[in-house]
Amino acid sequence: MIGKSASGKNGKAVPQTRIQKAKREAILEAGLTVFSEAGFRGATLDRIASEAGLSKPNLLYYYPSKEAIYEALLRGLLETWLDPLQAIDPKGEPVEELLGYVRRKLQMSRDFPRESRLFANEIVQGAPRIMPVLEGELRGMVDNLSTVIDGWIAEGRLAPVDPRHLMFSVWSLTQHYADFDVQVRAVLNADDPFPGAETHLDVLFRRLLTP
Amino acid sequence: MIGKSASGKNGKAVPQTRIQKAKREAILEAGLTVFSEAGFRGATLDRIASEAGLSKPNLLYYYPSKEAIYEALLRGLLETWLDPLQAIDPKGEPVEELLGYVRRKLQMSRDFPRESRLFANEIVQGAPRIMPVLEGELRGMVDNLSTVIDGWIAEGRLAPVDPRHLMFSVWSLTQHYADFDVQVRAVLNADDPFPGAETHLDVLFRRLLTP
DNA sequence: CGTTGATTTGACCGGTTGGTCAAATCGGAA
DNA sequence: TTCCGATTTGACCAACCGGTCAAATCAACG
Repeated sequence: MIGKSASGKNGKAVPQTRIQKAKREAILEAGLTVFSEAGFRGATLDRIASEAGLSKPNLLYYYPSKEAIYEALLRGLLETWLDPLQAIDPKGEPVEELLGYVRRKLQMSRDFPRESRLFANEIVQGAPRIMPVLEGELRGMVDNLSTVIDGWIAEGRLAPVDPRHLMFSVWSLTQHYADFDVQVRAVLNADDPFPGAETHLDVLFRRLLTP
Repeated sequence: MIGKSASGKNGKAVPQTRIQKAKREAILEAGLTVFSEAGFRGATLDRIASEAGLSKPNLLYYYPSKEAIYEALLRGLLETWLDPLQAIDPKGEPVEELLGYVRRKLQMSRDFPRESRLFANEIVQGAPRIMPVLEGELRGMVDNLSTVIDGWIAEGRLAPVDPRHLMFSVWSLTQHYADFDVQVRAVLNADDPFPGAETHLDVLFRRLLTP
């Protein structure tokens, strides 16, 4: 929060040596693993440090505190997480646009399960550190998309749905395969859930959204 | 794990005075609140004790360890959680039976959000303590229900769906309103989400399941 | 080689946490 | 009242955890 932040006094990025960049990345990578497995409180600096191949004081040389690592992680995460929403094209074919969004979100659950679980941990425990983002950016984006969807419905190109609950459905159905992975695999007998999930969600949303 | 377990040497319940029963219940109640807010590791005995109106040593007089409280909680929780599944009647009208299940699960999210969040915490973090139940009881019940559903589909009384992914859909869509409550409310501007959720899920599953 | 700043670490600290223990207190039966 | 087991608690402990610090090491450059 003090001098080490990402932008200098003139808005230009603070100079970062190659080694600094590599170490910070290793720390974030290790932090992602540990925080997503154990939550903020369950994670320990010792485990993050050892996972990153550093000593604890060395880790604290790059990030001033446990909080700082966690917050850096959340900040970077949110961009990735909100991206697929931005990619929805108001001028596209409604059903296909939304199905594409579902497919992208499901792929993120497959490819970045740790990120999904980190986010889940934060929200389940009351989102103490990202409430402002939820009420600000996220709500704004959902409000915008809701207008678009309501327009599509009015034009008869989409079956009538509550846009916000539709968003909740997309999020919960796709993220479930990352967040509840162990349960899914226990029920499925350890097969890869994703091929089945993709066809299932395709059917589900096509039936829901086709006028 | 030693003498204080629920069944004596002859299988009969160990005698419990009224005061023991009340105190243990108060501890579980407090534990549910604290564990669901903070996860296993984030919860502290001090907080549970104070929430239950006891001193810490007094709490440990009734349960021998933090683990013991948590496990007692999980054990009791799972019954409640699996009950609505049992209530599905293979002889009933398929679509209505499944919609009833969805409605019961959603009501549980509304009425017992702490239970849902405790469960979510446990699963997200890898289900270290209830894996056996997932692979045993839960999978067995899902296998049975899958047979029933496949039968319904073969009779043409239900649209073709993968029964297991259907289960995942019911769980994720309903539990989302408890587990991600803060996010839902942030997006909806703090209105009560449940009326809207009920009609939305009714439409969603009716469209998915009607042949 | 010597210097200088960046990097790394062992030792340490204060606070918290799960758990123990011996002693005090309570409450009901005789 | 006396007694006895059930209950309650203050004091305490060892382990852990986030974080500090001074000293050591490293790496690049002149």
